[in-house]
Amino acid sequence: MLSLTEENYLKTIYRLSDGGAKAVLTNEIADSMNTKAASVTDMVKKLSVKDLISYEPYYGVKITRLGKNEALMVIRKHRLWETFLVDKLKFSWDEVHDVAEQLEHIQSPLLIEKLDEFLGYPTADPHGHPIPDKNGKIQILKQVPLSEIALNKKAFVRSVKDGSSSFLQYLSKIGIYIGATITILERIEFDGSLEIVIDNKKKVFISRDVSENLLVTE
Amino acid sequence: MLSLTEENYLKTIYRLSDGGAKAVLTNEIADSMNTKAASVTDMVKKLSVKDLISYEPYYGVKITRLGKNEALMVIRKHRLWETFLVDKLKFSWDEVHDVAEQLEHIQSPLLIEKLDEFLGYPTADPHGHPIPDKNGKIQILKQVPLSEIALNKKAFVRSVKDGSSSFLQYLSKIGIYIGATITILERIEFDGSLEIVIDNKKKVFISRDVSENLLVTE
DNA sequence: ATAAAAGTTTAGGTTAGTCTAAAAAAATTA
DNA sequence: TAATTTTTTTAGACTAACCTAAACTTTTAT
Repeated sequence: MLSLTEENYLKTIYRLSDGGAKAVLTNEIADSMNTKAASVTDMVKKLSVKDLISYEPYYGVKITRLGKNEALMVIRKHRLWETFLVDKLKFSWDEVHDVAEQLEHIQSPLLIEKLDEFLGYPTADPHGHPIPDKNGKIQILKQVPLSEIALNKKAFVRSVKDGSSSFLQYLSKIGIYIGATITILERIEFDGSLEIVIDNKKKVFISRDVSENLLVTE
Repeated sequence: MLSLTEENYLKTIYRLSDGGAKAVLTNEIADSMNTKAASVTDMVKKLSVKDLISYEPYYGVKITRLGKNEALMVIRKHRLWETFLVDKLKFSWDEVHDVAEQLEHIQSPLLIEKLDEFLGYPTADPHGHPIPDKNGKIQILKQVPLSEIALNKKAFVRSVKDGSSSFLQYLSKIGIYIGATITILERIEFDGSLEIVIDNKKKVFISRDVSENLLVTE
């Protein structure tokens, strides 16, 4: 069984490597975890012996299939707990992270099974991030333009079709960001513009063009 | 803030001292925690410096007001989590202890506040043990062993003295649970065993040992 | 009352995880 | 290509929590 620290390293390496795609450097890990490169080198050797990562001195680390699975299980637990905190205990988005960071290390497969069931087998956490299933499978959600979403349905902003900086600046100005939740309140027939609510808080109008360039998942 | 280990020591000392009433010896702590006397001595010095216990070499330790409060907060968390596991996640009695043992160390006052509210401010956990409130106050219930209850008097099962999972499994097998109503129909002189009726429905025989380990209120 | 037994503490060592400072390797620049 | 800078690793130390073995108190028994 992995220690809390080992789990945190794996989770970080998984994230920094874009899910295992690329190698990660010692200093990246150190910066990301607020620790020192020397400490990372030590841990990386340890994880390497356990075959959770492969490590070539001076060239960085790659996560193995085994390590990837462990990382996914920690992420699964984190996201299930976040869902619990928001949906059941009425935490707000910004309060959940630190607590979930602790809860994700509780060791009990039965607990996670039952929590998953209690929450109704959610596929995404409150930030819209997908929750890996018990086999580590992540449901790839089809991204569609916001314009195709039905009224009053929650949608999570995933990406933009047109990545021009003026568009991005406009989005951030009105409070839209990757991960934001959007619900369409009304479609204006006249010009296809939408009245939407962002993060259950802020109501704004956006044009049809904007809604066709925002890619979301349900 | 206390470490996980410090919390566990305090909890054990609180329990062994009957809630702070009497002093506890090094070896008692060591036995109870499956550790060695030398390790206990080390920790006891540490807790003493933090004014959580008072420690006189060779004469044992007494828990201070401060230490008692810390212990009560850990117990509060443990029992709230056990209640959550049984009431919400449908764990059975005997499955909850190890998980609650981990969950009790999560640090977040807000989490415990919200969990308490979510559970409807329970005053006792699924084993019938009282849950300290956020100020550390415990509601005192006058509990007596079932063996001391008169014939044909209704009694409510509140807790068990011996919480071993084999005992809990046995109880649930014969249909006894916290909150059950029990009436003694007959005392068998020969061995002190009892014929009882559970919830005015099911008649069973239980040994003297069992009746002495079942704590009830009238 | 004193010797043996029981219990407790001290001394010294281990492991996991961390750190700083110095050495070594790789990358960059002149 | 050689020198300098950056990055990484090694070396050596620290802390928390644990251990064993030896020394020291206290208790018990003869």
